[in-house]
Amino acid sequence: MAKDDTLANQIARILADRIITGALEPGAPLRQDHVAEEFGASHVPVREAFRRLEAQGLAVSVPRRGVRVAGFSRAEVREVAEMRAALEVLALQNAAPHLTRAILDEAQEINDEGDNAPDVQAWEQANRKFHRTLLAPCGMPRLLKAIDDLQAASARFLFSGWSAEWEAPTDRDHSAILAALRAGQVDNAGLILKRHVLLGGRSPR
Amino acid sequence: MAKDDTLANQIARILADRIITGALEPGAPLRQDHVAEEFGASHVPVREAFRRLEAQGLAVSVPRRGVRVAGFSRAEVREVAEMRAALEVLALQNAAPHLTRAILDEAQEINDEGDNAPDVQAWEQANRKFHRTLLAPCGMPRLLKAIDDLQAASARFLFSGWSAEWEAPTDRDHSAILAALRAGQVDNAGLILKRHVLLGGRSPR
DNA sequence: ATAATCAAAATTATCTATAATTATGAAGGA
DNA sequence: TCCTTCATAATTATAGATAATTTTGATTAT
Repeated sequence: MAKDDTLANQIARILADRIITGALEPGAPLRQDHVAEEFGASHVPVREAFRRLEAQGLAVSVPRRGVRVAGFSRAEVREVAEMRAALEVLALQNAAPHLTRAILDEAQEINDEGDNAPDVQAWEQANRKFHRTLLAPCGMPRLLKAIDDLQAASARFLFSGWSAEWEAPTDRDHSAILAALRAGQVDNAGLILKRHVLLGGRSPR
Repeated sequence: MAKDDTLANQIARILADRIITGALEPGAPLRQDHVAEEFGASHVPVREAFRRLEAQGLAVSVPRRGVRVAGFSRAEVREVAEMRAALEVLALQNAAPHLTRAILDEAQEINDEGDNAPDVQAWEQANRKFHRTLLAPCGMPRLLKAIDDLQAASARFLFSGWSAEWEAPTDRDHSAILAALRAGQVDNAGLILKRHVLLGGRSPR
Protein backbone atom coordinates (compact mmCIF):
# COMPACT_ATOMS: atom_id res chain seq x y z
CA MET A 1 0.00 0.00 0.00
CA ALA A 2 2.30 2.68 1.22
CA LYS A 3 5.60 2.63 -0.58
CA ASP A 4 7.66 4.33 2.12
CA ASP A 5 7.05 1.29 4.20
CA THR A 6 9.41 1.35 7.09
CA LEU A 7 8.22 0.44 10.53
CA ALA A 8 9.56 3.69 11.94
CA ASN A 9 7.50 5.69 9.45
CA GLN A 10 4.33 3.82 10.25
CA ILE A 11 4.81 4.25 13.96
CA ALA A 12 5.58 7.94 13.50
CA ARG A 13 2.43 8.44 11.46
CA ILE A 14 0.19 6.74 13.97
CA LEU A 15 1.69 8.52 16.95
CA ALA A 16 1.48 11.85 15.11
CA ASP A 17 -2.19 11.23 14.51
CA ARG A 18 -2.79 10.48 18.16
CA ILE A 19 -1.00 13.63 19.22
CA ILE A 20 -2.87 15.79 16.73
CA THR A 21 -6.28 14.46 17.68
CA GLY A 22 -5.50 14.81 21.35
CA ALA A 23 -5.62 11.10 22.12
CA LEU A 24 -2.15 11.68 23.50
CA GLU A 25 -2.26 14.75 25.69
CA PRO A 26 0.40 17.44 25.88
CA GLY A 27 3.10 16.47 28.31
CA ALA A 28 2.28 12.79 28.16
CA PRO A 29 5.42 10.67 28.26
CA LEU A 30 6.21 8.45 25.28
CA ARG A 31 8.07 5.43 26.59
CA GLN A 32 9.93 3.58 23.92
CA ASP A 33 9.52 0.10 25.36
CA HIS A 34 5.77 0.53 25.80
CA VAL A 35 5.33 1.84 22.27
CA ALA A 36 7.57 -0.91 20.97
CA GLU A 37 5.49 -3.54 22.72
CA GLU A 38 2.24 -2.09 21.45
CA PHE A 39 3.43 -2.22 17.84
CA GLY A 40 5.17 -5.53 18.26
CA ALA A 41 8.43 -3.86 17.36
CA SER A 42 11.78 -3.34 18.96
CA HIS A 43 12.99 -0.09 20.41
CA VAL A 44 15.12 0.79 17.38
CA PRO A 45 12.40 1.84 14.94
CA VAL A 46 10.50 3.41 17.82
CA ARG A 47 13.41 5.69 18.58
CA GLU A 48 13.59 6.67 14.94
CA ALA A 49 9.90 7.49 14.97
CA PHE A 50 10.47 9.66 18.03
CA ARG A 51 13.10 11.59 16.13
CA ARG A 52 10.70 12.36 13.36
CA LEU A 53 8.02 13.53 15.77
CA GLU A 54 10.61 15.72 17.40
CA ALA A 55 11.50 17.30 14.06
CA GLN A 56 7.83 17.93 13.37
CA GLY A 57 7.47 19.74 16.65
CA LEU A 58 4.97 17.24 17.97
CA ALA A 59 7.26 15.84 20.68
CA VAL A 60 10.12 17.14 22.74
CA SER A 61 13.01 15.00 23.80
CA VAL A 62 15.30 15.58 26.73
CA PRO A 63 18.35 13.32 26.64
CA ARG A 64 18.33 10.61 29.28
CA ARG A 65 14.92 11.77 30.38
CA GLY A 66 12.84 10.54 27.52
CA VAL A 67 10.44 12.14 25.10
CA ARG A 68 7.08 13.70 25.85
CA VAL A 69 4.22 15.00 23.77
CA ALA A 70 4.94 18.66 23.06
CA GLY A 71 2.85 21.16 24.93
CA PHE A 72 1.48 24.25 23.26
CA SER A 73 1.09 27.54 24.99
CA ARG A 74 -0.97 30.44 23.75
CA ALA A 75 2.27 31.96 22.44
CA GLU A 76 3.19 28.83 20.48
CA VAL A 77 -0.23 28.68 18.86
CA ARG A 78 0.16 32.26 17.74
CA GLU A 79 3.66 31.54 16.48
CA VAL A 80 2.48 28.63 14.39
CA ALA A 81 -0.39 30.69 13.00
CA GLU A 82 1.96 33.49 11.97
CA MET A 83 4.35 31.08 10.29
CA ARG A 84 1.49 29.40 8.49
CA ALA A 85 0.13 32.72 7.31
CA ALA A 86 3.47 33.81 5.92
CA LEU A 87 4.21 30.52 4.19
CA GLU A 88 0.72 29.88 2.85
CA VAL A 89 0.60 33.31 1.30
CA LEU A 90 3.96 32.63 -0.31
CA ALA A 91 2.71 29.29 -1.60
CA LEU A 92 -0.46 30.86 -2.95
CA GLN A 93 1.48 33.51 -4.83
CA ASN A 94 3.56 30.83 -6.49
CA ALA A 95 0.60 28.56 -7.10
CA ALA A 96 -1.65 31.23 -8.60
CA PRO A 97 -0.21 31.09 -12.15
CA HIS A 98 -0.89 27.36 -12.23
CA LEU A 99 -4.40 27.44 -10.84
CA THR A 100 -6.86 26.21 -13.44
CA ARG A 101 -10.61 26.51 -13.29
CA ALA A 102 -10.77 22.78 -12.64
CA ILE A 103 -8.65 23.13 -9.54
CA LEU A 104 -10.76 25.98 -8.23
CA ASP A 105 -13.90 23.94 -8.82
CA GLU A 106 -12.37 21.04 -6.94
CA ALA A 107 -11.52 23.34 -4.04
CA GLN A 108 -15.09 24.58 -4.05
CA GLU A 109 -16.36 21.04 -3.76
CA ILE A 110 -14.02 20.26 -0.90
CA ASN A 111 -15.21 23.38 0.86
CA ASP A 112 -18.82 22.25 0.50
CA GLU A 113 -17.88 18.91 1.99
CA GLY A 114 -16.41 20.74 4.95
CA ASP A 115 -19.60 22.71 5.47
CA ASN A 116 -21.49 19.45 5.81
CA ALA A 117 -18.95 17.74 8.02
CA PRO A 118 -20.48 15.81 10.93
CA ASP A 119 -17.64 16.36 13.38
CA VAL A 120 -14.49 18.38 13.94
CA GLN A 121 -12.22 15.69 12.57
CA ALA A 122 -14.03 15.57 9.26
CA TRP A 123 -14.18 19.34 9.07
CA GLU A 124 -10.49 19.69 9.80
CA GLN A 125 -9.66 17.09 7.19
CA ALA A 126 -11.65 18.97 4.57
CA ASN A 127 -10.07 22.23 5.65
CA ARG A 128 -6.60 20.83 5.23
CA LYS A 129 -7.50 19.37 1.87
CA PHE A 130 -8.86 22.72 0.74
CA HIS A 131 -5.66 24.54 1.56
CA ARG A 132 -3.51 21.83 0.05
CA THR A 133 -5.48 21.77 -3.17
CA LEU A 134 -4.98 25.48 -3.67
CA LEU A 135 -1.32 25.53 -2.66
CA ALA A 136 0.04 22.30 -4.16
CA PRO A 137 0.37 23.73 -7.69
CA CYS A 138 3.15 26.00 -6.45
CA GLY A 139 5.45 23.04 -7.00
CA MET A 140 7.61 23.78 -3.97
CA PRO A 141 7.90 20.52 -2.04
CA ARG A 142 9.89 21.84 0.88
CA LEU A 143 7.45 24.68 1.39
CA LEU A 144 4.49 22.34 1.20
CA LYS A 145 5.97 20.01 3.78
CA ALA A 146 6.63 22.88 6.15
CA ILE A 147 3.04 24.03 5.76
CA ASP A 148 1.82 20.50 6.39
CA ASP A 149 3.68 20.29 9.66
CA LEU A 150 2.38 23.67 10.74
CA GLN A 151 -1.17 22.67 9.85
CA ALA A 152 -0.79 19.61 12.02
CA ALA A 153 0.27 21.79 14.93
CA SER A 154 -2.70 24.07 14.29
CA ALA A 155 -5.04 21.12 14.23
CA ARG A 156 -3.93 20.11 17.72
CA PHE A 157 -5.15 23.45 19.02
CA LEU A 158 -8.39 23.14 17.11
CA PHE A 159 -9.16 19.69 18.49
CA SER A 160 -8.34 20.73 22.02
CA GLY A 161 -10.90 23.54 21.78
CA TRP A 162 -13.89 21.88 20.25
CA SER A 163 -13.84 18.32 21.43
CA ALA A 164 -17.47 17.76 22.37
CA GLU A 165 -20.23 19.99 21.01
CA TRP A 166 -19.58 21.32 17.55
CA GLU A 167 -21.33 22.19 14.35
CA ALA A 168 -19.91 22.93 10.94
CA PRO A 169 -19.57 26.65 10.23
CA THR A 170 -19.97 27.66 6.61
CA ASP A 171 -16.56 28.95 5.79
CA ARG A 172 -16.94 32.43 4.34
CA ASP A 173 -13.19 32.99 4.11
CA HIS A 174 -12.68 30.01 1.85
CA SER A 175 -15.41 31.21 -0.49
CA ALA A 176 -13.96 34.70 -0.54
CA ILE A 177 -10.52 33.34 -1.40
CA LEU A 178 -11.93 31.34 -4.28
CA ALA A 179 -13.90 34.33 -5.53
CA ALA A 180 -10.82 36.52 -5.50
CA LEU A 181 -8.79 33.90 -7.34
CA ARG A 182 -11.47 33.47 -9.98
CA ALA A 183 -11.41 37.22 -10.48
CA GLY A 184 -7.65 37.09 -10.89
CA GLN A 185 -7.09 39.13 -7.73
CA VAL A 186 -4.19 37.11 -6.37
CA ASP A 187 -2.97 39.74 -3.92
CA ASN A 188 -6.42 40.14 -2.48
CA ALA A 189 -6.77 36.37 -2.13
CA GLY A 190 -3.46 36.38 -0.29
CA LEU A 191 -4.67 39.03 2.13
CA ILE A 192 -7.82 37.09 2.92
CA LEU A 193 -5.82 33.90 3.34
CA LYS A 194 -3.42 35.60 5.69
CA ARG A 195 -6.19 36.98 7.86
CA HIS A 196 -8.00 33.65 7.71
CA VAL A 197 -5.02 31.71 8.99
CA LEU A 198 -4.13 34.26 11.66
CA LEU A 199 -7.66 34.40 13.02
CA GLY A 200 -8.19 30.68 12.74
CA GLY A 201 -5.89 30.13 15.68
CA ARG A 202 -8.02 32.32 17.88
CA SER A 203 -11.25 32.11 19.88
CA PRO A 204 -14.43 30.84 18.18
CA ARG A 205 -15.78 33.15 15.51
CA MET B 1 30.13 21.47 26.76
CA ALA B 2 26.93 20.55 25.04
CA LYS B 3 24.18 19.41 27.31
CA ASP B 4 22.10 17.63 24.67
CA ASP B 5 24.86 15.10 24.50
CA THR B 6 23.55 12.10 22.68
CA LEU B 7 25.76 10.33 20.22
CA ALA B 8 23.13 10.65 17.52
CA ASN B 9 23.07 14.43 17.95
CA GLN B 10 26.83 14.72 17.72
CA ILE B 11 26.96 12.59 14.60
CA ALA B 12 24.13 14.56 13.04
CA ARG B 13 25.88 17.86 13.73
CA ILE B 14 29.17 16.72 12.22
CA LEU B 15 27.55 15.22 9.15
CA ALA B 16 25.40 18.33 8.70
CA ASP B 17 28.52 20.45 8.76
CA ARG B 18 30.17 18.29 6.14
CA ILE B 19 27.14 18.50 3.90
CA ILE B 20 26.84 22.26 4.28
CA THR B 21 30.49 22.94 3.55
CA GLY B 22 30.41 20.61 0.59
CA ALA B 23 32.84 18.08 2.01
CA LEU B 24 30.06 15.62 1.30
CA GLU B 25 28.78 16.25 -2.19
CA PRO B 26 25.15 16.15 -3.30
CA GLY B 27 24.11 12.63 -4.13
CA ALA B 28 26.89 11.04 -2.10
CA PRO B 29 25.65 7.90 -0.34
CA LEU B 30 25.71 7.80 3.46
CA ARG B 31 26.25 4.20 4.48
CA GLN B 32 25.32 3.52 8.06
CA ASP B 33 27.93 0.91 8.80
CA HIS B 34 30.72 3.05 7.39
CA VAL B 35 29.64 6.10 9.35
CA ALA B 36 29.23 3.95 12.45
CA GLU B 37 32.73 2.63 12.07
CA GLU B 38 34.19 6.08 11.54
CA PHE B 39 32.64 7.41 14.75
CA GLY B 40 33.31 4.23 16.67
CA ALA B 41 29.59 3.86 17.22
CA SER B 42 26.98 1.27 16.43
CA HIS B 43 24.42 1.61 13.70
CA VAL B 44 21.57 2.65 15.98
CA PRO B 45 22.62 6.23 16.78
CA VAL B 46 23.78 6.60 13.17
CA ARG B 47 20.32 5.79 11.90
CA GLU B 48 18.85 8.35 14.27
CA ALA B 49 21.31 10.95 13.02
CA PHE B 50 20.20 10.16 9.47
CA ARG B 51 16.64 10.83 10.45
CA ARG B 52 17.51 14.24 11.76
CA LEU B 53 19.43 15.12 8.60
CA GLU B 54 16.44 13.98 6.61
CA ALA B 55 14.14 16.27 8.58
CA GLN B 56 16.50 19.19 8.02
CA GLY B 57 16.39 18.60 4.30
CA LEU B 58 20.10 17.83 4.11
CA ALA B 59 19.65 14.17 3.21
CA VAL B 60 17.07 12.08 1.44
CA SER B 61 16.28 8.52 2.39
CA VAL B 62 14.77 5.83 0.23
CA PRO B 63 13.66 2.79 2.23
CA ARG B 64 15.83 -0.28 1.63
CA ARG B 65 18.05 1.77 -0.62
CA GLY B 66 19.79 3.95 1.91
CA VAL B 67 20.23 7.66 2.41
CA ARG B 68 22.12 10.10 0.22
CA VAL B 69 23.17 13.71 0.56
CA ALA B 70 20.33 15.84 -0.75
CA GLY B 71 20.88 17.47 -4.09
CA PHE B 72 19.83 21.04 -4.74
CA SER B 73 18.59 22.24 -8.07
CA ARG B 74 18.26 25.84 -9.14
CA ALA B 75 14.58 25.59 -8.28
CA GLU B 76 15.26 24.32 -4.78
CA VAL B 77 17.71 27.13 -4.09
CA ARG B 78 15.09 29.64 -5.10
CA GLU B 79 12.48 27.88 -2.98
CA VAL B 80 14.68 28.04 0.09
CA ALA B 81 15.45 31.71 -0.54
CA GLU B 82 11.76 32.54 -0.82
CA MET B 83 10.94 30.69 2.38
CA ARG B 84 13.80 32.40 4.17
CA ALA B 85 12.68 35.79 2.96
CA ALA B 86 9.12 35.25 4.15
CA LEU B 87 10.12 33.89 7.54
CA GLU B 88 12.94 36.30 8.25
CA VAL B 89 10.70 39.26 7.54
CA LEU B 90 8.14 37.80 9.91
CA ALA B 91 10.80 37.31 12.55
CA LEU B 92 12.08 40.84 12.08
CA GLN B 93 8.62 42.31 12.49
CA ASN B 94 8.23 40.46 15.76
CA ALA B 95 11.74 41.22 16.92
CA ALA B 96 11.62 44.93 16.15
CA PRO B 97 9.84 46.01 19.35
CA HIS B 98 12.53 44.28 21.39
CA LEU B 99 15.54 45.60 19.51
CA THR B 100 17.63 47.80 21.78
CA ARG B 101 20.42 50.09 20.70
CA ALA B 102 22.88 47.63 22.23
CA ILE B 103 21.65 44.84 19.99
CA LEU B 104 21.90 47.02 16.90
CA ASP B 105 25.44 48.00 17.87
CA GLU B 106 26.33 44.34 18.30
CA ALA B 107 24.92 43.56 14.86
CA GLN B 108 26.97 46.39 13.42
CA GLU B 109 30.13 44.90 14.91
CA ILE B 110 29.35 41.46 13.55
CA ASN B 111 28.79 42.99 10.14
CA ASP B 112 32.20 44.65 10.29
CA GLU B 113 33.74 41.30 11.18
CA GLY B 114 32.11 39.84 8.09
CA ASP B 115 33.56 42.57 5.88
CA ASN B 116 37.04 41.58 7.01
CA ALA B 117 36.48 37.85 6.74
CA PRO B 118 39.43 35.99 5.17
CA ASP B 119 37.38 33.27 3.49
CA VAL B 120 33.85 32.26 2.59
CA GLN B 121 33.40 30.14 5.67
CA ALA B 122 34.19 33.01 8.01
CA TRP B 123 32.04 35.39 6.02
CA GLU B 124 29.10 33.01 6.04
CA GLN B 125 29.45 32.49 9.77
CA ALA B 126 29.36 36.24 10.38
CA ASN B 127 26.43 36.59 8.02
CA ARG B 128 24.47 33.99 9.89
CA LYS B 129 25.33 35.55 13.21
CA PHE B 130 24.19 38.94 11.95
CA HIS B 131 20.79 37.65 10.94
CA ARG B 132 20.38 35.66 14.11
CA THR B 133 21.30 38.61 16.32
CA LEU B 134 18.62 40.75 14.74
CA LEU B 135 15.95 38.07 14.67
CA ALA B 136 16.46 36.23 17.97
CA PRO B 137 14.62 38.85 20.06
CA CYS B 138 11.37 37.84 18.36
CA GLY B 139 11.17 35.09 20.95
CA MET B 140 9.66 32.54 18.57
CA PRO B 141 11.75 29.39 18.91
CA ARG B 142 10.03 27.36 16.25
CA LEU B 143 10.38 30.15 13.74
CA LEU B 144 14.05 30.62 14.59
CA LYS B 145 14.77 26.94 14.15
CA ALA B 146 13.07 26.89 10.78
CA ILE B 147 15.14 29.89 9.71
CA ASP B 148 18.29 28.18 10.93
CA ASP B 149 17.62 25.12 8.82
CA LEU B 150 16.90 27.25 5.78
CA GLN B 151 20.08 29.23 6.29
CA ALA B 152 22.02 25.99 6.37
CA ALA B 153 20.51 25.02 3.05
CA SER B 154 21.38 28.43 1.64
CA ALA B 155 24.94 28.11 2.85
CA ARG B 156 25.36 24.92 0.84
CA PHE B 157 24.61 26.83 -2.31
CA LEU B 158 26.96 29.62 -1.31
CA PHE B 159 29.86 27.28 -0.62
CA SER B 160 29.33 25.43 -3.86
CA GLY B 161 29.61 28.70 -5.79
CA TRP B 162 32.61 30.40 -4.31
CA SER B 163 34.91 27.62 -3.27
CA ALA B 164 38.25 28.93 -4.53
CA GLU B 165 38.77 32.61 -5.23
CA TRP B 166 36.80 34.94 -3.05
CA GLU B 167 37.01 38.30 -1.36
CA ALA B 168 34.78 39.82 1.27
CA PRO B 169 32.20 42.18 -0.17
CA THR B 170 31.20 45.05 2.11
CA ASP B 171 27.60 44.25 2.76
CA ARG B 172 25.56 47.33 1.93
CA ASP B 173 22.25 45.59 2.57
CA HIS B 174 23.14 44.82 6.16
CA SER B 175 24.09 48.41 6.77
CA ALA B 176 20.90 49.64 5.17
CA ILE B 177 18.83 47.33 7.35
CA LEU B 178 20.52 48.61 10.48
CA ALA B 179 20.05 52.21 9.40
CA ALA B 180 16.35 51.66 8.78
CA LEU B 181 15.93 49.98 12.14
CA ARG B 182 17.71 52.78 13.94
CA ALA B 183 15.38 55.21 12.25
CA GLY B 184 12.41 53.18 13.42
CA GLN B 185 11.44 52.24 9.86
CA VAL B 186 10.63 48.60 10.54
CA ASP B 187 8.65 48.05 7.34
CA ASN B 188 11.42 49.49 5.24
CA ALA B 189 13.98 47.30 7.00
CA GLY B 190 11.77 44.33 6.24
CA LEU B 191 11.65 45.21 2.55
CA ILE B 192 15.42 45.48 2.35
CA LEU B 193 15.82 42.21 4.24
CA LYS B 194 13.43 40.48 1.89
CA ARG B 195 15.24 41.68 -1.20
CA HIS B 196 18.57 40.88 0.42
CA VAL B 197 17.65 37.27 1.09
CA LEU B 198 16.02 36.74 -2.28
CA LEU B 199 18.96 38.12 -4.21
CA GLY B 200 21.51 36.41 -1.98
CA GLY B 201 20.66 33.11 -3.59
CA ARG B 202 21.50 34.40 -7.03
CA SER B 203 24.52 35.05 -9.21
CA PRO B 204 27.42 37.17 -7.86
CA ARG B 205 26.54 40.80 -7.30
C1' DA C 1 30.49 -8.07 -29.16
C1' DT C 2 26.28 -7.17 -26.95
C1' DA C 3 22.47 -8.37 -24.18
C1' DA C 4 20.13 -11.15 -20.86
C1' DT C 5 20.26 -14.10 -16.88
C1' DC C 6 21.63 -15.74 -12.67
C1' DA C 7 24.65 -16.14 -8.59
C1' DA C 8 27.20 -13.63 -5.05
C1' DA C 9 28.13 -9.67 -2.28
C1' DA C 10 26.73 -5.67 0.00
C1' DT C 11 23.37 -3.00 2.45
C1' DT C 12 19.33 -2.04 4.84
C1' DA C 13 16.03 -2.97 8.40
C1' DT C 14 14.92 -5.34 12.05
C1' DC C 15 15.22 -8.11 16.51
C1' DT C 16 17.24 -9.85 20.67
C1' DA C 17 20.17 -9.48 24.47
C1' DT C 18 22.99 -6.84 27.45
C1' DA C 19 25.75 -3.07 29.73
C1' DA C 20 26.12 1.49 31.45
C1' DT C 21 24.39 5.85 32.73
C1' DT C 22 20.89 8.54 34.71
C1' DA C 23 16.39 9.72 36.67
C1' DT C 24 12.50 8.56 39.81
C1' DG C 25 10.60 7.50 43.92
C1' DA C 26 10.56 5.41 48.41
C1' DA C 27 12.52 4.60 52.86
C1' DG C 28 14.79 6.25 56.69
C1' DG C 29 17.36 9.80 59.46
C1' DA C 30 18.22 14.77 61.06
C1' DT D 1 8.96 18.51 57.84
C1' DC D 2 12.89 18.30 54.99
C1' DC D 3 16.90 16.08 53.28
C1' DT D 4 19.90 12.16 52.17
C1' DT D 5 20.52 7.56 50.58
C1' DC D 6 19.43 3.66 48.05
C1' DA D 7 16.76 0.57 45.01
C1' DT D 8 14.23 0.45 40.91
C1' DA D 9 13.15 1.81 36.34
C1' DA D 10 14.00 3.95 31.96
C1' DT D 11 16.90 5.67 28.47
C1' DT D 12 20.95 5.35 25.72
C1' DA D 13 24.09 2.67 23.50
C1' DT D 14 26.64 -1.80 21.95
C1' DA D 15 26.98 -6.22 19.72
C1' DG D 16 25.65 -9.90 17.01
C1' DA D 17 22.36 -12.28 14.18
C1' DT D 18 18.83 -12.70 10.51
C1' DA D 19 15.71 -11.76 6.62
C1' DA D 20 14.87 -9.10 2.66
C1' DT D 21 16.32 -6.39 -0.99
C1' DT D 22 19.37 -4.06 -3.94
C1' DT D 23 23.51 -3.91 -6.46
C1' DT D 24 27.32 -6.01 -8.67
C1' DG D 25 29.76 -9.21 -11.36
C1' DA D 26 30.19 -13.17 -14.03
C1' DT D 27 28.41 -16.47 -17.07
C1' DT D 28 25.85 -17.63 -20.93
C1' DA D 29 23.20 -17.13 -25.12
C1' DT D 30 22.15 -14.53 -29.26
